[in-house]
Amino acid sequence: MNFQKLIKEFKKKGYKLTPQRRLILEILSKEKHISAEEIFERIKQSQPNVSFGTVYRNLNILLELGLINQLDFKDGRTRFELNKSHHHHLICLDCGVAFEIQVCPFNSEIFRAADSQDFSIENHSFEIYGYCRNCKYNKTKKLDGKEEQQS
Amino acid sequence: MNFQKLIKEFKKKGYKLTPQRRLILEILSKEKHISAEEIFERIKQSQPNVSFGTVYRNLNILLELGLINQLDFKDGRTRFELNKSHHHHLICLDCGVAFEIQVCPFNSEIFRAADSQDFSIENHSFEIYGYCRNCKYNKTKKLDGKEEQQS
DNA sequence: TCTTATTTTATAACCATTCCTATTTAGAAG
DNA sequence: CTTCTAAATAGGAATGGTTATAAAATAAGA
Ligand SMILES: [Mn+2]
Ligand SMILES: [Mn+2]
Ligand SMILES: [Zn+2]
Ligand SMILES: [Zn+2]
Repeated sequence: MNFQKLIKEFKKKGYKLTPQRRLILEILSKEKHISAEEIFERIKQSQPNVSFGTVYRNLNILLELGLINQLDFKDGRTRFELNKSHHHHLICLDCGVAFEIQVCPFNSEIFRAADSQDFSIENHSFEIYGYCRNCKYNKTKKLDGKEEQQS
Repeated sequence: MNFQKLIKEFKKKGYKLTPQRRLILEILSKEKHISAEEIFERIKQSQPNVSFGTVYRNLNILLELGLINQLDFKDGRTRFELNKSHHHHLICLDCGVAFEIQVCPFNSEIFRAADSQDFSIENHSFEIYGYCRNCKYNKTKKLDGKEEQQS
């Protein structure tokens, strides 16, 4: 789903295409894993009077339309990305970097478990938390430092 | 890990055992998927002057010690449960009920994906969102109602 | 162009969680 | 049992992400 297609999809649902909305879609097309505040800051560059309400309201509309997904990087702010191909993430608990992994672990065994409860699946989240190469390295260095202080 | 063992583990780490802490552990031993506010309300029954700060501070300590886990039911509040056997959840987006499923989809393919990024795994979340039998039924009824109004 | 329902702005409110600090206390030591 | 003190709590204020409100602006169809 490219930018033009997104616009079309959005208008087809009966929503008006405002400059603010065009910008939100444009920003989401360019950057993945972006927070509401980051979107807000970027829109301000060309629309200085934009309000946070506009950003959140439209993100919620895009969520309802299923055009974007919501992610939890465990850093206190929700992140958003265009709903392109289904994937999951390796998320660094230190620096917040997120690697995308294309392998999805959802399998028939899981499906049967849900089915046995007569549970109707809408979506699933699978996120792996840990430390990226850099932060793992820095962590080790910091621990070494502590040990040196103690001795 | 039963209640007595929890207490022991907690003291072994050098923390003082206050009545508030004993209660928090007792409540967590009895109820799973409980929010900070629910814990707060229950403690108030025997310790009317307990503060929210105490609840949150101790939940964070228990998280650090790895004695409890944090869950996101997408209802705006964090939930907690004792770190017993590893499991995942089917979470109803309407009523918030959570069914536990014992099957974990983490596999060697995922592990290799992380390894190829030199990513050090701490933990993972896998939650399935949807509608339980009751809410699915109520949803259908509501939709039928709408259709009748339109005609 | 005119009209109107939709959208935005600006600001206040909300609410889960964290922070601050004076006071209290668990547990160690005597 | 009493004393001592580092650790913990109570009470309340602050924070920060998100949502609600209502007056003003505007997209888009007639
Ligand atoms: Mn992604
Ligand atoms: Mn559980
Ligand atoms: Zn998946
Ligand atoms: Zn698992």
